[in-house]
Amino acid sequence: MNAVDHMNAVDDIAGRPREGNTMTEDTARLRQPSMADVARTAGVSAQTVSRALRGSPNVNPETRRRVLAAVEQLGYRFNSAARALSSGRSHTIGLVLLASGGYYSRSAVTAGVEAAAGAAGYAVSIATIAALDTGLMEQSLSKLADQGVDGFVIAVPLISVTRKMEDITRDIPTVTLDGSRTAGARVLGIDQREAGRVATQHLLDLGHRQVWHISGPDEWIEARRRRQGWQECLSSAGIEAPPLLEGDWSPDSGYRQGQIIAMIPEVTAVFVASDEMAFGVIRALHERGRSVPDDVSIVSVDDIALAAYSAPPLTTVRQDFYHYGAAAVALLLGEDADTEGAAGTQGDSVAASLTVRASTAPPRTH
Amino acid sequence: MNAVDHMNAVDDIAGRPREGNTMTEDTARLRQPSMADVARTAGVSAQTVSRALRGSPNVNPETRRRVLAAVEQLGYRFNSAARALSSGRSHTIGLVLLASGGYYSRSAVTAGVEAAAGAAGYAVSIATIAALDTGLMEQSLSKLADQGVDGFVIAVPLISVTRKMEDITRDIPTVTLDGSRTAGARVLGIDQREAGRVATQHLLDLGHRQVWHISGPDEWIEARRRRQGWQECLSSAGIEAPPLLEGDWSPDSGYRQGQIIAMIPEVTAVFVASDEMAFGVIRALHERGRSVPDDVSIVSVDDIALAAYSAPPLTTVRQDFYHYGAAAVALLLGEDADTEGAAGTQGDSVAASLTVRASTAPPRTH
DNA sequence: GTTACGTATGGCACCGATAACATAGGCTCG
DNA sequence: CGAGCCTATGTTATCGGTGCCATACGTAAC
Repeated sequence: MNAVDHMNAVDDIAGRPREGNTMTEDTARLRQPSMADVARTAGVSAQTVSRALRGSPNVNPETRRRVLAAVEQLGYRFNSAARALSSGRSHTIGLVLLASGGYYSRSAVTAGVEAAAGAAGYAVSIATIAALDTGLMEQSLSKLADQGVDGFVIAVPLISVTRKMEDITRDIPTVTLDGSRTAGARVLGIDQREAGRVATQHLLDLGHRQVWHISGPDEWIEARRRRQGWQECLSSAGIEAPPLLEGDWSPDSGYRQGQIIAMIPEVTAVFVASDEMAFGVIRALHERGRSVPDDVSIVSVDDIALAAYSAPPLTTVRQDFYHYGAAAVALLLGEDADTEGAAGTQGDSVAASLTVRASTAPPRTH
Repeated sequence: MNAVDHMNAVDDIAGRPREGNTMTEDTARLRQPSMADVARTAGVSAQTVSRALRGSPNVNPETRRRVLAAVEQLGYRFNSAARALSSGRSHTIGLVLLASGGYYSRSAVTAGVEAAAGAAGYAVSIATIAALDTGLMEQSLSKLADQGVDGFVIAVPLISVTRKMEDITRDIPTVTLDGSRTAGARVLGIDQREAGRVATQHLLDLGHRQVWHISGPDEWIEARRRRQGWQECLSSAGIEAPPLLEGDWSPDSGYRQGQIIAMIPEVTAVFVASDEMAFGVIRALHERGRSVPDDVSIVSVDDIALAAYSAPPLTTVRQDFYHYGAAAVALLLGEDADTEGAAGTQGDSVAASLTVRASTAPPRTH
């Protein structure tokens, strides 16, 4: 089917065999040198070249030296398509991202994945899905599967896993970041429940008697877990949780929920599920004349680069997305990192830690 | 050389031939179906299958239908490695990004590139360089070249172009975003000079007699051009430009420069080269008791998602990074977009437009 | 009624590497 | 000293497509 889709694809760039070259070099060099060329130059067989380059133990050091010299001399670079075809591995990792939902995290996770993959000799191919939609998700996975990726890092909270997704992730090793599990996928997760708990506890410790929560969308596992942590923390303090407000991670949704909060005089502390929403919340509160943190304390999650430059600077639970992406790759490549065990237990290779700034304070004492 | 580096790479994932399968299907299906299989099923030759799938005009509609049916039935997907090897095209575009310098733009450009590439049947492989360094840049290009990408989108401001970069970009079609040109590369650019002019003019129009500027780092072409626009605008208004302050795009650098600004009473208007720096500037000003926009007006560039949620909301020159990335791919694929002509002239396919919010106001009248 | 050309299709070599098997010395050990 | 094994290397088949050429048929042109 994807093969069919491809019918309409445009074939354009490349193909014109570099006619623009400075024609100064001998014409024989038009084609990139191949292993056979290296073999000839070094006076060995192509197979030996292959072995030498891949570090096989059974190669005479002297031979290896000759091969490397020939490689250097000819400027040989391996052809990854050929390698992929014959070895069955593409040395490429597919990264699935969600276009909405926090550009900071996306960008940091990407950087982490790419760095770790690159260090291990893997390339990273990306697929972004525009919205949290099962169909789009399937499409992206197929697309990457067609490209022949050796593994997936899925940085999208899979809530409902379809048969097709199962099929694909069963054939190709997969690590899901904070998502739900599929048949074959391993899950790497920050302990989001703990994050929710820490944030909420911080507010209680400051003396607040009640903590409200503006969560992320219910389809997101992160959102659910943070909410869980919030609830658990409140109930273990003997407090009944107030009504839940829900945003969609965008600053704008934070603004809208913030307008509601601003109208409820008794609110003194809010746990907001992301920094970006917190920006919106604070703005709404200010517009209604409620001061942060004097009237209302705000804690959020992420610690994006701008968190320290909010007005007031945000107290927030830090998430190290870069490290997070890198850990996913490590897990995928088998250099084991912590894996999630059962439904709720998860490795905390990437710990959640609270950064206290100025958006939280003890409640006003009348 | 890269071939040599590869010696140390780790080969791990994949390779274990999906032993975890639900063994319910007939054993013959262990291997993915190939074109030959499709050909057999459809009763034609493999060559015809290839033609049918690629949309060759010389295929009988009836035959094509049979082929597509066979594809559907077998769940055939083409093997991209094989295709790349035999056709010499990988259908992959390499995207080079800079880890520092604004995660918003990075993330949006990436999304744009990926969307446009995907629509044209191309995959996107990324390489992030940690800092603006010639060596790292060369490395990234080689890495992608080794992967056999068909084209480059370079979203990094190349200032000094080395021989090696020239070599690579001469062989492989390249589009540079707002960078300097290399031998073979085309350059796509927002008219940054115009952006600088628009921003500065806005402040002058409000009645300010002088406009200060906090620029980005000098190695960045964007930074230079914005500064140029600022200078030109001032000089054509008969104003002598004040001393230049320089940041590094980070909010923190904005904060530091903002502290300086705050100490100079006569400053009433500042053009800050990026939104993220503007956050820092505003914070510094507030801390010193100077109000934005009452005491000092601030205009910046980018219009990131949080720009509307700054306190006060930022007046800023919008850049549509997503569109920008998409346009680069279009240019690369030959569906011509605007190209930069000579040194200074550039296509404005992606226009710069001012979004007026609350960080600018007329100067206080004493 | 040949010639000439366009359309639909098949056959085969080949892209560049790797896996699997084969081979030839050299060494160990009973 | 011959069996058995390890090391270093070569040979061949193969991965799954695509490029190029050949072929067969139908039809328009002279």
